[in-house]
Amino acid sequence: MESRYTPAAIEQKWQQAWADQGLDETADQGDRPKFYALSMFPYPSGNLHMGHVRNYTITDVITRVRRMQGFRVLHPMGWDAFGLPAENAAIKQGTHPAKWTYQNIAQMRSELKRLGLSYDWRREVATCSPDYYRWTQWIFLEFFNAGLAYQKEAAVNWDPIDQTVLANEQVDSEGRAWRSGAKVERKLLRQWFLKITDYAEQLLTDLDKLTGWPDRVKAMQANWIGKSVGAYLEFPVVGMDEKVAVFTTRPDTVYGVTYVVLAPEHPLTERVTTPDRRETVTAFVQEITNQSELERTAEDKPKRGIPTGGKVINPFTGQEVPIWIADYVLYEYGTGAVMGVPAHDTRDFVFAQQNGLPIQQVIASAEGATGEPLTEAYVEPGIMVNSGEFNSTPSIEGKNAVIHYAEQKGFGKARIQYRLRDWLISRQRYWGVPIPVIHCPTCGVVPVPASDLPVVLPEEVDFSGRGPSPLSKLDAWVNVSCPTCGGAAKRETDTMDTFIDSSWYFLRFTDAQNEQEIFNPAKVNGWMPVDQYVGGIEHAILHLLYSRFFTKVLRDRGLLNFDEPFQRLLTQGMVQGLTYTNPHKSGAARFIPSALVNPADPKDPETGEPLEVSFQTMSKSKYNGVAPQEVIDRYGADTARMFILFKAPPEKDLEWDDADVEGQSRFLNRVWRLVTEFSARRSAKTGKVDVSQLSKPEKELRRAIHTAIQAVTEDLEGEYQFNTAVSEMMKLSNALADSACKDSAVYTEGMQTLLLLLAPFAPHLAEELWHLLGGTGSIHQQSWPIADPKALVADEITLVIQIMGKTRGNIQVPAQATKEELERYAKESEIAQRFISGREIKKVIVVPGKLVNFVLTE
RNA sequence: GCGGAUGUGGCGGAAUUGGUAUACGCGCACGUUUGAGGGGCGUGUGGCUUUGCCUUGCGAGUUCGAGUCUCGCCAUCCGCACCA
Repeated sequence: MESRYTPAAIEQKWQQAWADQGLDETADQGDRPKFYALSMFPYPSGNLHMGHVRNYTITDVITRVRRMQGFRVLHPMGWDAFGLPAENAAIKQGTHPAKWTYQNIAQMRSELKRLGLSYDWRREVATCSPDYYRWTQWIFLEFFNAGLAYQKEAAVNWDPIDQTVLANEQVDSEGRAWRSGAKVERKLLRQWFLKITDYAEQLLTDLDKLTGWPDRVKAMQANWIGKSVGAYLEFPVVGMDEKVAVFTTRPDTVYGVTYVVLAPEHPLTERVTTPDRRETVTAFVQEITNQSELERTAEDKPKRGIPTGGKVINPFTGQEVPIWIADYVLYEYGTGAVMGVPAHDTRDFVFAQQNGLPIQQVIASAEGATGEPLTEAYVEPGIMVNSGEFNSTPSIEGKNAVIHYAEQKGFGKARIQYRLRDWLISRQRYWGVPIPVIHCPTCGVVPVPASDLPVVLPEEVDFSGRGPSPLSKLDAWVNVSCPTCGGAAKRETDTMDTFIDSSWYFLRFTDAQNEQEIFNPAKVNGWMPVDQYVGGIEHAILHLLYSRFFTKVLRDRGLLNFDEPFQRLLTQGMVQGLTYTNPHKSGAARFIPSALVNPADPKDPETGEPLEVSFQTMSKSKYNGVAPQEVIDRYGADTARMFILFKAPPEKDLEWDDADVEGQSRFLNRVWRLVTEFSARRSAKTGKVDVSQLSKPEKELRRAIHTAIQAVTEDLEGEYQFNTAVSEMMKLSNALADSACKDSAVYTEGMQTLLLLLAPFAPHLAEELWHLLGGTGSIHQQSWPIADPKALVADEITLVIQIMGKTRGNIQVPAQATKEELERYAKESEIAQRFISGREIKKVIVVPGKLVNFVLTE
């Protein structure tokens, strides 16, 4: 009696059984080689979305395959649980951030479990738990002791109404605060930084070691680090004992300097300004510094600048040139000042033209200077002219020659400049890791002794959302005695950027329950690096760069013995949903929920206007999301997993399509019927396959079986191609359904193979059917099948016949035919005869196993 | 502007790395099963001016042979961007 496929019952049953057996728990030691598979852990925002499902399914398949292949696989899960949304929920709804967060974690954990993901839950971590953030604080102290954590004044976005610092993302393009709507001010505050710039060069050069990372991600990181090689040059200020220092990548153009420009906030600005210019300059500086960074760096904005009245001497020429200030010079980059060479820099050219500054050509193209005035900047390499003793030097060589000259004369030197800036980690927020530091009036900044960790986040705080950080208002918590001198002191009330929490969580998973130390050295060095990391492209820069930085610092502190945390990285594409938009409307009203739309005739339910249909990244505001729980309710987790893997290659965006989900469900139902019908028949031989006694259909089926093994295995090694792996299983399923030898032992082999290949993808269905076929133990503890090379060899092959490179047909020939025989078969074939007739064969190309190509005379 | 990718049927996408382009699936069409079905089974499905010809964004090249290699364009997407 054949039963129906009921995913809900099967999935629940096996999830319970696996949990009871501890099937997914990983041993820290053993003879088998290790494999660490990791998905980027989620922020517990409330519910799982399809992006999570995709991410975790990919890693789960990798985990299950590697286990069957004999690896000891670490596959953990945790929660990136500190952050703003929890605090905002507290402000809005009055729920404590901890309560809100832990509720969400419980909800999302149960949703994860429904997907049948094989996590070792004993290793679960939440970054907001004192057991975890105690070690985050400990790491901070490591950085502090290494001189890599320091305080400095920094310009921040200050909301004057809410009295708080805001992240750049919380300020809109008009420079207004997201919640209060107040115009954000630039304010200098004392903030904590991590010295990531000390590691700029290593973070850049070690990108070459990351052979398993996408080029795109590596390029983005290199870009972000932004290394420039050039020169540091000093221009003495006329009439003062001061110098304007600049950084340039074009020292070869230094004879063409016709002005220098300071950033408005440059400390020299005030001193070099002449009395007659003071008023104008002050007003200009005021105006510029009040602009937010966003306004200031806005696109298409004309460059604005004014002269200060001051002058510098170009030490190369002895010429005096004016000092300007302008908004396009950034104080944060380089020296905060630039030399203006309008003839050979497009930006300088525009600025000089606007402001009537002279343009002096010092690089000529290979043909030489024309003598004509330039109509645009000449930025190509060329020959140095009007450059004193460097005349006729090629500009590329000139760079070093000029630097060498400057070094000898003492007004400059070679310099490498990075765009990367130190990492500002202070947050004036409650829901984060307290920075473990005490400010003492006598001893200064005193780190909290490691033995006093964790500095626990107090629970009773004010969440009005107004005024300074909730922590700074808690006198009982703030006032402490100094650990060094015992005098009255105050705690640091800032918390850390949550990116710190996620910069080391992958290390903690290797020893999550250790209460004595951050991790056991043998365990962390044994498991790390992560063999396969999977997550969204949105973390291409920050999270991945910070994690690399942490790894290198901890290595230098003697805590780790590897350089890079993530061996291979897979950046999975977004999940997109069917999106209905009304082009006549704007804003949120533009998106129409699909529940209100007839797919056959998409019209706006209110106005009747025709709608545009597209696929866009799923989001609440677009009403195009599909809830994972609903899909599981309807089709089961196995179908959801199969669909998401089959629909698109993992790194590409995936268009969610209900019809394709149906198709996937059909496939699993087909497998179900195939196996249950076979099992009900019971006439099939189950013994070992005798390969010497196979009939032709048996040989063919066996070839299909082993071709599938080989293809699926290849798709799961090297580049992951889950989509084609699934299609290979479909082919095998089709071959079994069409087979003419359903009572043969080969057929039984085929059934078992199909289930083994399917096990990592549809773990519940495979387990159920495995047991139905009389399998012992869990299918997930079986060995991954290995293709028999002999089974792959066919008796006959299809030989393609080409005439002049054009395919004209094919014939069946014995597989073991020699080159000469192949040529003879081809020549004698009806196809070749027809096309060759009467013409002369100039050349014959024989590719064994593939084709014969006849080249004829014209 | 700099950097990274992508371009193949009505759609999602394959192609053993230079050897039968369009596997697998969706959709569609026809047939069939059934009392009925968003079900099962079967067949077909790149285009055209169909003895055959054309087709992997466009144009050249290398080769017996190019989706794949080389060069030049075009288009789209993403990241960074007044970085000196």
